[in-house]
Amino acid sequence: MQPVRRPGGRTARVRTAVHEAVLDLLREESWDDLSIALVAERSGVHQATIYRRWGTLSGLIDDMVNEQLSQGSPVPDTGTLRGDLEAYALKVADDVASPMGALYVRAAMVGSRGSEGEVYLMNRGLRLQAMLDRAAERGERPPTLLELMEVVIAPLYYHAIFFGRPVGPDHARTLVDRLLSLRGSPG
Amino acid sequence: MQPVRRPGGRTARVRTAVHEAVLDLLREESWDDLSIALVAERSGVHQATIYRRWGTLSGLIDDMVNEQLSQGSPVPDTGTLRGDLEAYALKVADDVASPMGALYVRAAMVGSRGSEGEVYLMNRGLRLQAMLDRAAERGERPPTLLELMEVVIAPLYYHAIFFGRPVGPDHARTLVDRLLSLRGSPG
DNA sequence: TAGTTAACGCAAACTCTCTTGCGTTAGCTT
DNA sequence: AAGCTAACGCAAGAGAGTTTGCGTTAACTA
Repeated sequence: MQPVRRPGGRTARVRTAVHEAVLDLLREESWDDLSIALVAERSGVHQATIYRRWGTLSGLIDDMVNEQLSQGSPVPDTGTLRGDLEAYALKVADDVASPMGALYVRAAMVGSRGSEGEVYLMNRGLRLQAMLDRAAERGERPPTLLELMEVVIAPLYYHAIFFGRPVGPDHARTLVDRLLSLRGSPG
Repeated sequence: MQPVRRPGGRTARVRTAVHEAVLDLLREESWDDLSIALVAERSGVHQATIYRRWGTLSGLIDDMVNEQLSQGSPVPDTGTLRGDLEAYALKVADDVASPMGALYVRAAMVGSRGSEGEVYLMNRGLRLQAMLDRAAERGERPPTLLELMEVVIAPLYYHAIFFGRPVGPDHARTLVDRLLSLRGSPG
């Protein structure tokens, strides 16, 4: 007989308090200084509670990433391929600059997350593919999903990681232009 | 009066032993399990020595990254733009799959390294720019440095981080093709 | 080659992270 | 509304991580 879980009320409050404390601290302190002790102090949740629920900092961060991913932010549907791509590029550029974006990249790097991350990646891939399919049905000539990831998304991440700042809206549009001109001028 | 440093002989041996132990461990253990105690045991260097010289794991990793970066691996010079780009892309694809590559990305993310990292990035940028300039002098029509980074290098990193595996030689060449076709067919 | 002392090995002491038992609070069920 | 117990707070204790003093080794200098 498994114990009956109680996800509501207090438990949920504790969880969001801890999550927000982590994001707060990442905005102020360096990554190395982040510790469970600090998170406990900032959130007002006792250390023992954090250790019992998440075990380690990595476990806590995995939980945050998985929650964020499970939100399943919708893919844009503006009516035109260019509109969809630009909206999506701007959103990614924004996301990757946030502390959550850094957490996401780190989680991908250490690779200790469970299968949820991969499930999410597949789901997001499917949604993006659907976005491209809609364009094809309208008679546009969309790129492949791989091209979208390589030509637009990868540079967005690269800038954020190595240049320490996200790309601006103009540059994001430049990336979309580049993607759309891959096939040459549309017939 | 500052103490006279002794970088040679034993000190250098200890340093390389510790560095190699870290790379060894990263090939086997997960990132989270890495600890100074493990590094000491594997390298045969006493814990106290590691603490005295590097202080923390992050400090040690910064030292490794900085040493690697200061090596200044030469940029290819094959005689043709395509040859240079393909050679460079293959090398980056290889590097990014190694433990050192992961350390490098992590160091860039945590951003705690000193100015050496930025100095290196500038130096590498200058060398790559020189590579592109050579092509221009030969009458070829090279891309800009930014285009090279975005179209070729960024996807290489993206694949390694999010797909968990580096791109193969064929795909690396595809990226170079894409870069070279940016300007349309050369006149 | 001999002297000086930086760098290392060792071990004890110390600090902090993490675990665990127990009493209290508050979801969830009936 | 009352009972049951998951989830939390608290504090003591175990354990791992880090520091420090001292003797030894071995670079560097003269």
